[in-house]
Amino acid sequence: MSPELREKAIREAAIALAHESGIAQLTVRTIAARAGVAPALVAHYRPSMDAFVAEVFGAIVAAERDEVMAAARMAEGLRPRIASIVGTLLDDGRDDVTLVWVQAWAAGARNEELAARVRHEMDAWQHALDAIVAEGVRAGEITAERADGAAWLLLAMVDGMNAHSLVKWAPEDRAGLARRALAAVLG
Amino acid sequence: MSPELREKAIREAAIALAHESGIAQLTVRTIAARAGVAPALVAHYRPSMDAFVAEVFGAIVAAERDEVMAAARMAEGLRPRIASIVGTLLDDGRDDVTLVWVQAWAAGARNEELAARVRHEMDAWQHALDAIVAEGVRAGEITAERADGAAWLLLAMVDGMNAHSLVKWAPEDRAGLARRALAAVLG
DNA sequence: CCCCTTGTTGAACGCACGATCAACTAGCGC
DNA sequence: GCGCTAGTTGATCGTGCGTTCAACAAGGGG
Repeated sequence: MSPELREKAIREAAIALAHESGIAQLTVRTIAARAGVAPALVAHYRPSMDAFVAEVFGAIVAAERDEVMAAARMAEGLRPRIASIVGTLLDDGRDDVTLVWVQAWAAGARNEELAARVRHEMDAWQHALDAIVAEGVRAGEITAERADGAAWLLLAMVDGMNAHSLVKWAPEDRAGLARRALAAVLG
Repeated sequence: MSPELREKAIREAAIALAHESGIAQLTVRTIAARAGVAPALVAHYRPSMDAFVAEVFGAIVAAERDEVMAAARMAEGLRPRIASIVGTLLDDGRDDVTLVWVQAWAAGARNEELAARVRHEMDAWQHALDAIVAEGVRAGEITAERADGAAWLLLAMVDGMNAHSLVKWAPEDRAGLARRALAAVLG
């Protein structure tokens, strides 16, 4: 197999594995088994596992963000878009990506390379949300001062809720609660 | 040394270690080294490491909760109390307990014994906060319907913010942002 | 047709993990 | 002072980790 294809296969095996079991399960051996390849070949294409883990994390959360933001932009107006984002992020069955995020925060406390990648992806989230809010301000749907901090609140609330859901601790209708809280802040 | 004292020493060594490096660093060997004891002795007093980790997690977060709630009850009135809780929980220098929480959520996704303990401690948080809110409702400081979900919102927001802080991703004055969000919800 | 490049492998190293168990030792009761 | 109980230890097992490297195999260029 050509190096490009083999690299792609290994990368996709790692991404699939991280979706199933989290980035903590990413080891040379598990990735190799998943790709149907000898462990040494994984190490050959990715000499540093730490860097590979950071790469897989980035790929997964970037794909998630693109998907969520694309769905949000199908809606018209600030509040429907925010409702869409909250609804999608809090949808059940997203535990796979949540586990990746929570493991990344935990591991990032002691792994600066991964932490830098996490900050980068969180900045991208913040900017994407700020862009949505800024459009609402321009359209006169909300005042700039009320909008300040809304993106950050959304991220903190959703991330906290999802972290809780990893141990199956959640109120009924958490999406409704989150929407009510955001509505109160946005006015 | 008597079994009771030895057990206490090992337990406290584990708790100190978890404060410094998180519960992921709790191994038979690291705890033994910290307690100045042979690894086998740790295994002797705590035959299952999974159970020991859950126990240490519970001890750490229960102590934190008692401390935070005691400080809150020094204040008078619903809003000052909530401001106290938010301020304490979002104070810098709490990364040690935050790391314990985030690692527990991550590990709890694949370790049901720990997950059960996490749920138990989160229930205790929820009940403690609900009690504060209920006092505010009784005192007429707030209507019952407005108060509904406030405890949960506070937990989700604070936990999300603290998770973010593990990779040093935080806005300036996050406590102020959190207080504003809660004020908007409480009316 | 042979060789040589290149993708790939198996084996090994050193380390760390939880768990187990026979052997040691200190101190108390007799 | 002797012996037994009970706390403690060192050694070891099996497993899994990242990393390294000599050796294998396949396929195209000369």
